[in-house]
Amino acid sequence: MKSALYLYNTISRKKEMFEPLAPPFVGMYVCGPTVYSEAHLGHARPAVTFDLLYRYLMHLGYQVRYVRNITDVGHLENEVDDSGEDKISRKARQENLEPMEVVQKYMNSYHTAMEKLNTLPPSIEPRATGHIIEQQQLAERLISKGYAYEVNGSVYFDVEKYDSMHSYGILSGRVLEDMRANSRALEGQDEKRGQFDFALWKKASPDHIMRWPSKWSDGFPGWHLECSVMSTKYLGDTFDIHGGGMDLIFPHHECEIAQSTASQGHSPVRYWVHNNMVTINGQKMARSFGNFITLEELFTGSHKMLVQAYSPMTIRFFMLQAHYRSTLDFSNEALLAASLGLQKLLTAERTLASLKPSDESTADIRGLSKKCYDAMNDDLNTPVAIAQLFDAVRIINLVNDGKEKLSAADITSVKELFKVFVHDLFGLKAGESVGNDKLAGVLQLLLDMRQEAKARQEWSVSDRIRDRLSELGITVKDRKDGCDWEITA
RNA sequence: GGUCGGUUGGCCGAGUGGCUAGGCAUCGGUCUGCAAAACCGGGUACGGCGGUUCGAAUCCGCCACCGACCUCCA
Repeated sequence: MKSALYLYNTISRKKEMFEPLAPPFVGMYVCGPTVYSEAHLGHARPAVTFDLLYRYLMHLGYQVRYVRNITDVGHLENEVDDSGEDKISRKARQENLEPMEVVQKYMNSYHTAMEKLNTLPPSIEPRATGHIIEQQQLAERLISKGYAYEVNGSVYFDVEKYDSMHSYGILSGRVLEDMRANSRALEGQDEKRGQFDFALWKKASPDHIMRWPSKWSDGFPGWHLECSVMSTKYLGDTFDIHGGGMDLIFPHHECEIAQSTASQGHSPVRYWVHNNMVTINGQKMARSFGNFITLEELFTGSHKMLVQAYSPMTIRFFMLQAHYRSTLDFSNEALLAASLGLQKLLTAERTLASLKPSDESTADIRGLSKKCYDAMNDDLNTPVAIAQLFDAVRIINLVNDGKEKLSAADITSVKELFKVFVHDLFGLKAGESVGNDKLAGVLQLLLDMRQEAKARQEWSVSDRIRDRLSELGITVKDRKDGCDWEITA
């Protein structure tokens, strides 16, 4: 272990030293997407955040089981609406598809986007539909323990009862009594005993497509059950880390705690870790605001709010430049800044590879690595770690200019620093190289001819080559000794 | 209304009771046939009003504003 990692635990509201239950093993469960539409910007934040945590834990030497679910039973679109249609069913009806076709389509979209963002695949990616039986079993267990009741073929969790025995709201800081005082009673029929009770099993209306048989009714599992079931099934009754977006704290994670505590006497989770939300031009991203951007639109620049495309690595770097518990505001200006910053970082790494060692060092690069680790250990403070990397960038460039010197040993340790932080932990990789060697060869030929033209002072020829390549999205970069090129579009 | 979080320089975004965050932009310079690229360097900051303190942007109080959650949501 390098040193102690501190993580902010939502339930204690403090940074706590991370100590796994059974080292060297670590169990981490993260709430994944409901697959009823294209993967969007909001999906990227937790994916990148917990990918970072996953990578860091492994780097520290832990053996991590990373479980991230796919919710493929659509949560109810509108609980009050008695039609009880869920998101996936609705989408299936609208697009005239099987629900599982909808699920497959958007799951593929999610996976593709995640791969582009260079997030490592989880160890297990369980799906709600694959755990219907276990969910029924948990519902049954909660009934037998007196924490749940059946009405008209549906099963509800009795929040009042639970609150009288334990305490409902410990994660989100809510008090049931206050909630009662501050919310109007919902109008109309409700088969629930208490207004805060939530469904464990829901009877399907006749036209509801996704349904499974059960002792209570043909229906489908409730909102929060799948995560309780799948996390403990694969990670045990008590596991180390449960992650997800902050918007899931209430009611989703609160209900998970209630279900598990009611069924097994204690919460299964030791550290609750939540990432903050993404905003766009200062506004929450929501369909109703018209600022809803899918990851594919971002990567291709096809959304009307985007002035250009932003590469997956730019998105990733942009997210890492902010702390995961801060809201992160997307704008063209901010993304462009991130993209240029990333380019600078990666360019310096190429410079580093060709640096000439000196007998001694005049620049101090020791300490940078420790500062990076310190930052990571302080609740994954990636922006501070990145600032250290830019310090290294400045030194690399100064050495390259002959204004500072680095010994061979120091150069090696800077290389190691970049390898560990830029690549292994931050998961950043250099942009696409040329698809194949032939193109590289052709380019080299063109650039050689341009150099010769320049030597003969035939500027019209050399400029023409440069301009035509530029139109093709290839930027020619003249250097003191020869020239370099980069695919920029 | 309730709960929680935030307000940092042109933009994004860290952080600490006294010591330059960093990136982008801008300005100056190096380089260059020109341009771009690349590199170096400089400046501008901590919402308002009180308080604690030798000293606060950092702690406390009040006010203003913004956001998240309270319904599905990453």
